[in-house]
Amino acid sequence: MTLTIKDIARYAGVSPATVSLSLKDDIRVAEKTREKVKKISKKFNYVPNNIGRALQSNKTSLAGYLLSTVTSSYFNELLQGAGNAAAENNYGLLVGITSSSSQFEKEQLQLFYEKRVDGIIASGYNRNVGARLSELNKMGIPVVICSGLSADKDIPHILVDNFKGGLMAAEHLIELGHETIAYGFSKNVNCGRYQGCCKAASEKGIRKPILFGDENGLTKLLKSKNRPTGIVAYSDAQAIKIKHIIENAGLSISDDISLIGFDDIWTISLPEYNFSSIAIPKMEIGRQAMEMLLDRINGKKIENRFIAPELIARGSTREVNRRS
Amino acid sequence: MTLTIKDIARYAGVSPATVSLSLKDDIRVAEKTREKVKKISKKFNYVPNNIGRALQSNKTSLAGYLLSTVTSSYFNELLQGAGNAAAENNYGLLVGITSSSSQFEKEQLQLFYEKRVDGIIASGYNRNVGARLSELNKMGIPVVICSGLSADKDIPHILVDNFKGGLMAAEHLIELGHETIAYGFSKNVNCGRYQGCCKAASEKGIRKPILFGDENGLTKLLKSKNRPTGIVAYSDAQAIKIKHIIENAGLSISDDISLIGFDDIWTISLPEYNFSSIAIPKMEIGRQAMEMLLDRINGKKIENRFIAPELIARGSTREVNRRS
DNA sequence: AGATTCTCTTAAAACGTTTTAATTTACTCT
DNA sequence: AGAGTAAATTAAAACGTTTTAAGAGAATCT
Repeated sequence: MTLTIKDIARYAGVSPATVSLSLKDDIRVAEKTREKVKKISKKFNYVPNNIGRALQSNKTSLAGYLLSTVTSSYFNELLQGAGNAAAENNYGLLVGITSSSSQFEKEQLQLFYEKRVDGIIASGYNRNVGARLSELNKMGIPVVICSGLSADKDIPHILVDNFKGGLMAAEHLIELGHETIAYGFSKNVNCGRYQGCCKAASEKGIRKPILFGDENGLTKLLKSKNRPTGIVAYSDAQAIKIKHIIENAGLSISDDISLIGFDDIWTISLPEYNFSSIAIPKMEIGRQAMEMLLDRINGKKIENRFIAPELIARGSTREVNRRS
Repeated sequence: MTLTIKDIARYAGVSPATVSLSLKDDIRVAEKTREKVKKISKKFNYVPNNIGRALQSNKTSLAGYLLSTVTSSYFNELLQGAGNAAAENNYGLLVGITSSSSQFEKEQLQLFYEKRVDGIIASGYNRNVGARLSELNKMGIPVVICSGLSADKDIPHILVDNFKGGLMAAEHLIELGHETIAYGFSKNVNCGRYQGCCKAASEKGIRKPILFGDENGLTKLLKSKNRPTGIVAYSDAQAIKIKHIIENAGLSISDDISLIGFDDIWTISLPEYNFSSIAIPKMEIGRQAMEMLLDRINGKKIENRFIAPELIARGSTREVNRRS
C-alpha cells in the first residue's frame, strides 16, 4: 500500500541497503547513485517508516510531555516552547494531561513507557510520582523537569529564577518609595520569591516584608497601623484576589496600595486590572527544557538551568503616596 | 536490557507465541498456562514493546492532534478532552502546535505521517492545509475535524451548534425585555451564531439584530437613535473589547446595555466583568472528537455531530431599563 | 599478468511483536 | 491397542528499517 524501502530499491535498481545509506548521504555510496536514489525517493514521495526505523535503532524520536493541566496559560506556553523545539528536531511530542491526579500520572508514564519514548519532560506533577520518574530515569529514559525543582540529583531541571524575580518585584516597589511591603498569600518562608523580596529589603535598608497567608491575614494587616503601601503577590491570579480584598476594605489599588504579581497572565493586562507583573519567559523555558532533553538523549551531560524573569511595570505600581 | 517477550517465554517455559496469546487472554491457550504466563509477566513487570507490535499490526496506537495555538483556553480544553479519551483507550496523543503557520502545519502533518499515527484530529488550521488533510484521509489515515466545519465530505466534523447558541443568546435578551439587539463584531451575515439570533428575533417578533463590524460601527450605533439595549458578542474576548467601547461612550454595561458573549472564558467570571455567556462544552467536544476518530480507526462509519451549548447568566444581562 | 588495494554494492541478520499453519500431546471411541 | 478427534502449543514468517561484514569490480602497483 504505502511505499517501502524495497519499492524504492526496485525502482532505482539498487538494494534496500543502498537506499538507506543514500538517504542519509553516506559517502560510502557513490555520489551518482546517491543522487539517483534521492531523486526517485522524492519522486515517489517516499517517507521512511518510523516504526521500522525505531525497531532497528531503538530510538523512536518520540518524547513524552507530562503536564498537570492544559487550562492554564502558564503551562501551555511551556508546552508550546517545548513543542516548537521538538518539531525542529523531528521529534514527536506525546502529551499526557493528568488533571493533577496521581493515578493519571502513573498511567500516562506507563503509556509513555509502552510507546517507548526516548525521553520525558515533566512539567507539573505530584510529589509521589517522583519515584517513578527516578525509576524511568535510571532505566535509561532521560527525564527533565520543566519549571520545577527536581528532588533527584540525577534528573536535571530548568526553572525561572524565583529568587531574582522576588528581588526584582521588591526592588521595583522600593524604588517607587515604598517602605512597608507585604507578601502573600504564602505560608512558606522558604519560598524563593519571598526570599528575593527579603534580600531586596535588606539591601535597601527597609524592614523585611510582612508575610500574610490568607484573606484573614491580609484584612487584619490592612487595619493595622503598619499597613503596607506595597504588596507582592505570589501570582497574578492571587493578585486579583488581593485586589478584591483591598477594595472590600475601602482602599484602592495604586492610589493607596501598589500591587505586583508574577506570571503576566493575559487577564491582568486588561484595563480593569492593568497590573504590574514579573513575567516569566515561559516559551523559552519550554524550549530549553526540550533542548536539554535532546542533549541527554544524545548522551551529553547537562547542568540545571535558571532563567531570569522580566519586570513588566503597569499602572498598579506607583510612587508611594506619602499622605496615606 | 529491557525485557522482551522471549525473556518472559523463557522464564515461563513456553514459546513467545504462547506468551503473546496468553496476554490477550486468548482461549486457545489453556487457562492454567495463561495464568502462569500472566503471573510471570506481572512479576517481571513486562510491558510489550509498542514498536514491535506496531510493526506487525500496522497500528501504532498513536493519534495526531493538530492545533493552531495552545495559548487559548478554548483550544486547550478541546485538547484536554481529546487527551482524556485517548488515554482511556491506550492511545498516545501526538500534539502538533502550529502557531497558525501553514508551513508549520505542513511540517507537523508530515511528522504525523512519518510517525505513522493511526489517525488525526485537526482543531484550528488554515484553509490551505485542507487539501493535505483530504489527501491523508484518502490514504487511509482517518481525519476528524474538532470544532470546525469540514469542507471535505469524507472528513467528519464535530462542533458546537452555533445556530442554537445564537438563538439562546438572543432569546435570553428578548426574555429580559430587550427589543433592540445588536450583534458584533462580524462582517459575515452567514455566521451561524448571527443566524441563530435572527431566528430568535423573528420567532419573538422583534426586528432583526443590527450587525456591526468594528469599533467604528459600534460607536456610531451607540450614538444613533436606535441604540441597542442588548448586544450579543461573537466571543467573550470581543465582549471585553465591546465593554470598553461602551464605557468610553459614557454608557454602562447592564445599566444601559446588556451584553452576552460566547465561550465562558475564565476571565469574564471575575467580578470586574461578571459577563453572561454561552458556554461551550469544550472538553466534551474534544472527547467526542477522539471517540469519533477511534471509531473511524476501527472501521466504523460515523456522522457529523453538533453539540448543544449552555447559557450562563450573570450580571451583564438584566431586564431592560425602559427609561434609557 | 598477477597481486594488491580501493571503491562500491549488497546479502543477511537483527530489532520485538503477532499470526497462521503445522505439530505435538491428550483424550475418546471402537 | 489402535484409530480418530480435540486441545494445546509452537515454529516460522512477516512487518520496515539499519548495519555489519562480505562480496564484486575496478583501479593501481610490481
